[in-house]
This record gives sequence, C-alpha cells and structure tokens, in this order.
Amino acid sequence: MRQKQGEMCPRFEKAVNILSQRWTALVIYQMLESPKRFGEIQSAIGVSGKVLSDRLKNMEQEGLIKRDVYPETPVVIEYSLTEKGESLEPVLRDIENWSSDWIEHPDSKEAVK
Amino acid sequence: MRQKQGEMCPRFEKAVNILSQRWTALVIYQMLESPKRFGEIQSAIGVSGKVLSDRLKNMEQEGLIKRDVYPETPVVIEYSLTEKGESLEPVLRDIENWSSDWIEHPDSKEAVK
DNA sequence: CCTTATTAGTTACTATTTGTAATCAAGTAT
DNA sequence: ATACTTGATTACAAATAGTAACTAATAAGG
Repeated sequence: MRQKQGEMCPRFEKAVNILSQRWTALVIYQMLESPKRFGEIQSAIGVSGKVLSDRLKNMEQEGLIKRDVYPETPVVIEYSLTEKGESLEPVLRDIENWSSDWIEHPDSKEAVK
Repeated sequence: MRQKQGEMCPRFEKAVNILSQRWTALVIYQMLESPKRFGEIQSAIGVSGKVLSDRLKNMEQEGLIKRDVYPETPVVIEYSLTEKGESLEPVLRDIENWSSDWIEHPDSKEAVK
C-alpha cells in the first residue's frame, strides 16, 4: 500500500477519528441538551445496544463523557458531557447550520450511499 | 431492536452521516488547501485506493466535490470542492481548533479504540 | 512490435466493524 | 419463586474496510 507521506497533524487526525466513529457525534449531540440514560440514547438515535455500549466506554476513556450510577429502582445510569465533551458543541452547531443550509432531501435517512 | 422515538432532524442526521464516513472529512480537509489528485490524497491520508475511489464517487454524488479530467500524459484527474463542499470549512476548522485545545497524545495514530 | 512506466482505478479475498436477537445481572415488586 | 425494569453482554450474520494483484489508457525506449 502506498505510504503516508503528506503529513497530517496527528491531533487533528485523532479528533477526526473520534468524530468519524459512527454514532459518536449523535450521542454527543443528544447530551448537549441534557444528561441522558442508556435507553434514552438508544431510542433517540436508533443505535444498537452493543455498539452504544462500546461507544460510551470509548467516549468515557477519551474523557468526553462521565458515567454516574444512581442505585434507584431500577438502576439509573446517567451519561453526561465533561468539559472536553461540551467543548465540541461549536463543531456540532456548525454541522447543524451546514445541514440546514445545504441538505435538502429529508426523504431517506438511509445515509450517504 | 428498540425503536427510534426521540426525533432527530433528518437533515442534521444526514450531515452527520456524511461526515462520519471514514476518510470523508480528511479528504475534504485536503482539498481545502487546493484541488487534489487521486494519488495525492492517497499518499496524504493513507486511505486504500478501493475506499478512496468509493468515497470520491459518493462525495461527487452528494455534490461536495467535482472531478475534472485532463488528458495529459499520463492522465491527470483533479478533484476539487464545490461551493457546498467548501462550505464545510468552518466545521473542519472547529475540529482543528478543538484538537489543538483538547488532544494531547500524538504518540499513536491508531485511532480511538 | 514489445516491454516498461505512470495514473487512476477495479477485483478477489481477508479482516474488522456493525446489526440482531437472545440472554444475563441486579434490584424490586407481586 | 416469578416477573419486570434498566443496563448491559454474547453468539452469530451482515456490511464495510484493508490488501495486494491486476486492468485500461497513453506514451516512451529499444
């Protein structure tokens, strides 16, 4: 395979990798409004429990979100943005603005392809 | 599977889907500087020819980029941003700024997981 | 003419990631 | 004990991405 020569800033590249993971941006977007529970996120964006579980762990490891357990009945687990996670709000607002300016067809949510 | 109830704006969702496709944001970022050729993009970001070919087709269909053929020797094919594609610059600049504020470890480009 | 070189892809095959549906663990109520 | 709820995990199937070899078009060299 062709080697990578034209250097990309590795920090920018990592940021893009985080945001390019499927569902991650939508999960953060949900939490911008308020902290959210596992099931709420699942219902809101339609992600599978398996992948959501994986994403939440990654995002916690990246320091984007924090996980709080309330031993109520049944248990309540609340995910919320850290300062680092909240600082992505401008990115998501720009995407929001761009989509309202440039995306028309609301016929299918079947993605890009 | 749990149904999607909490409605997301379908235009925002589509925008996120476009930008969440692996490599798409990096390809646009490359073209922000100047039009780019197939091999240049490949070298710069390290994407496989197969996937780059697919992404460029999708991005052209989405109206983000245009493809120009110059029958020189050997053939030169130049990809450049449309107005729609260029209008994503603020999103990418925000990601750039965020990464310089919040991403530290430049040790591994091995992504998020 | 035949071989080589260059760019822009495509193809067959493998590996990784995601989706699906069933299941599990903890806690409580019936 | 059984059932219910939330937050997950698991096994298996489907979709997506990576790898390396190959093709098409054009031209230069011998």
